[in-house]
Amino acid sequence: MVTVSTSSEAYHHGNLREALVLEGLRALEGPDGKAPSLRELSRKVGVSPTAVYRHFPDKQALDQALAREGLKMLGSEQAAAAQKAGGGAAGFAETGRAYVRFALAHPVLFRLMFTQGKPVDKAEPVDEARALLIANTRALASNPERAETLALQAWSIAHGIAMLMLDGRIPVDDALIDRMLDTKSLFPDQGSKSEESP
Amino acid sequence: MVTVSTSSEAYHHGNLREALVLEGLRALEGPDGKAPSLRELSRKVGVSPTAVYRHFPDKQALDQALAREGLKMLGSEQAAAAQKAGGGAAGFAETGRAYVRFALAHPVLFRLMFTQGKPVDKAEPVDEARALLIANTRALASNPERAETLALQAWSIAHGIAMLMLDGRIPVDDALIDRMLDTKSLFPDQGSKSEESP
DNA sequence: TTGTTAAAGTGAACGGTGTAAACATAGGGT
DNA sequence: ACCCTATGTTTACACCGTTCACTTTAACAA
Repeated sequence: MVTVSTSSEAYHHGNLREALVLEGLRALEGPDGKAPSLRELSRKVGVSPTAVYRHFPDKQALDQALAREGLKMLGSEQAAAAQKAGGGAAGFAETGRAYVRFALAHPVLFRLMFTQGKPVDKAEPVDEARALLIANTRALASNPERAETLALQAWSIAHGIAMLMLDGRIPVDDALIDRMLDTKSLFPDQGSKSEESP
Repeated sequence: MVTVSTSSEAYHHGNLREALVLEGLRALEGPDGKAPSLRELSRKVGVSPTAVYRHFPDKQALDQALAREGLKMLGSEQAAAAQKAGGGAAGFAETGRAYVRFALAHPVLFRLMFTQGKPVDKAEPVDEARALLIANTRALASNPERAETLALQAWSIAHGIAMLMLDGRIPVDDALIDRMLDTKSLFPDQGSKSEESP
């Protein structure tokens, strides 16, 4: 059992690791612009720095755990956004907006999520976002060959917008996001199947 | 006079600062995956760590200098690529490819270039790349309103591809880059003016 | 030539980091 | 009751960015 939150009374003896991840996520939320150090984290949790190494081989491993948590959050937020928009093309578009919104809402986390080195070929265990993306483009593109490219293009433009805004290269502006993510103009070769919700 | 390179015999007494930037750029080229530390840099240049502070107020200032250098390189490479392709729409497309190519060729530098905090409104002094981009979209887009959006979209998709490839999220593959950057399919509302070179 | 002055470089030190090694302390199963 | 294993702690190391007080150097004025 994973006992999702309920932070009190457990980890002085008990579930460190979870406490570390929880505190890590918390520290990443502030717009402090800085990822928390291992020592700072251990301090906040009330434990010696080296205790961390009983649960993670590396600082990097801790970061990866945080990154995985972030990916889960992103995935579920995107799924929720798509569903609320009623699926289909509208849902697809909302998925992109949710992506950028997430990045802007959790800048440090978002950066961390993608900075963690990854082996390209090894499939992600919990990449809900990617699964959703592929499913969406499969449903929208004319031919399945093109669906693959479309998925990567959509991902790239959302990621690019997010990164450039986070880096202060592009003004953070909701209307601008909408204009840039306008799927009608970006990917005009869809449109055959309709997806009205009655 | 700026004495562009000729690294020998000068900086033991003379132009540190330039030596630091030069050595910094060199250190960034290796695929070591890590930006050089201030101390390491000072060691390589044969000077005490604190000497750096006579020329830069901060490590961050040093990094910004390196970033500026990188932006210049990127800009000129893009301009060269566009020119070689004969300008126009073909040149525009080549500009995008050059962007991604640059990122893949200098991963650490590229990351550094964009990680350095930036005030959005303050115009960049030497953003040749951006100027080129805007000029290109102005020439290609149907109306000038749309040109702005087009420019940011093009930038975002190139940046997104670059970042996702650097982060190992997308396989590094030239053919894939070409497919994703295909301007004909991405931005179909151009095509009115022709640009053949005779 | 000499003297003063400001720029440029040095050394030691501080607090911070990630990590290794040796040691301590439970808690649970036989 | 024992020992073993999981989980902590202490100490220590090398590195980092940065500060402070100091020395050296070069240039310019007299």
